[in-house]
Amino acid sequence: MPVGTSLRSACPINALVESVGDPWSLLILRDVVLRRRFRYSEFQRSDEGIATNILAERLKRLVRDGFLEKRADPGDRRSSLFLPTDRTLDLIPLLFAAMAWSARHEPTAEIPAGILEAYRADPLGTTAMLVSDIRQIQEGLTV
Amino acid sequence: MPVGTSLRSACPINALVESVGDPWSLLILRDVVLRRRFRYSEFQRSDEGIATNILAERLKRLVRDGFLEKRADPGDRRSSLFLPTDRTLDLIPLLFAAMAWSARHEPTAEIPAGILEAYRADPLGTTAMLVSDIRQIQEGLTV
DNA sequence: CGATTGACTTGCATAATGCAAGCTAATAGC
DNA sequence: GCTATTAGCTTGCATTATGCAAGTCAATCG
Repeated sequence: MPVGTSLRSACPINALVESVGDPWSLLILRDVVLRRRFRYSEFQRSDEGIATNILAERLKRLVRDGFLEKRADPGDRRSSLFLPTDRTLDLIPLLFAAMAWSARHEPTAEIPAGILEAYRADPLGTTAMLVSDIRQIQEGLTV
Repeated sequence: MPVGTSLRSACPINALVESVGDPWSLLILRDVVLRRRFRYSEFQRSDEGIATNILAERLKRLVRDGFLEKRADPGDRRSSLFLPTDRTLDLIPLLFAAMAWSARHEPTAEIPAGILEAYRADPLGTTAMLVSDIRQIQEGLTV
């Protein structure tokens, strides 16, 4: 949520809903965290088919609200990188909770092989691995 | 989602977003699971202030999509009870992940005392306790 | 140097949400 | 048993969000 805006309530679950509870924000953050996609064109390619105007607006909001940082792409000056902040990386447990729920209750959902089991066996370790992985890619991209 | 409706993608995170990713569904389920509220009027009283038409429509959808079961309230024939199915109870880990995220990243969020610590110390046990608690209340209400 | 790509913006149609009022059956108070 | 209140809605309308198609513009590719 924007810094000066008040939430509908003090409830922590409501806070999350108001932050990333629209139909697209969480999917963009999923792309960033679980698929290592950092560019506008990469988000656009995801299966859900986000409209370009919505994507642009949502990226602005996610930057404004501290979920993403926008940086120049050193490899292509037309492009920018949208890199995750801690605010986003701390959503990893929630993303896995969502995956676990769908694995049980949405028979049509395709669960990426292995990752959910790895998380179940060692949540903190798997999270730490994902984070360090992303940090490493970031270093490679921003040098 | 409605039974015959296809999802935007096969992604499990998208499946959850399409099921309860609107601004209200998850808050209603929070009321049911964490606050033991089962009635229309109780949902209406929550701080977020849901509009009556939205609440009615959302309850219908949550029943249709298998999150809630509607039963007669034995104590008052005007009233109905909206009771959680397993589909809803299995959202407990996600609700706690949301609470934990807000506890860290939303300073204005008020975290209910003790429950998050209890969940951190023993997730499965705390979940089981919540579930058996709700089941017990249900028995008391539906006898 | 012309064609393509990346990252948008603009305009407009449709859908979702929000607000206020009203309505009906059941219950509570007297 | 008559009246007021409550529970659970529905309806109408304004506002906001989302979706779709097209267009812009600078950087890059061939």
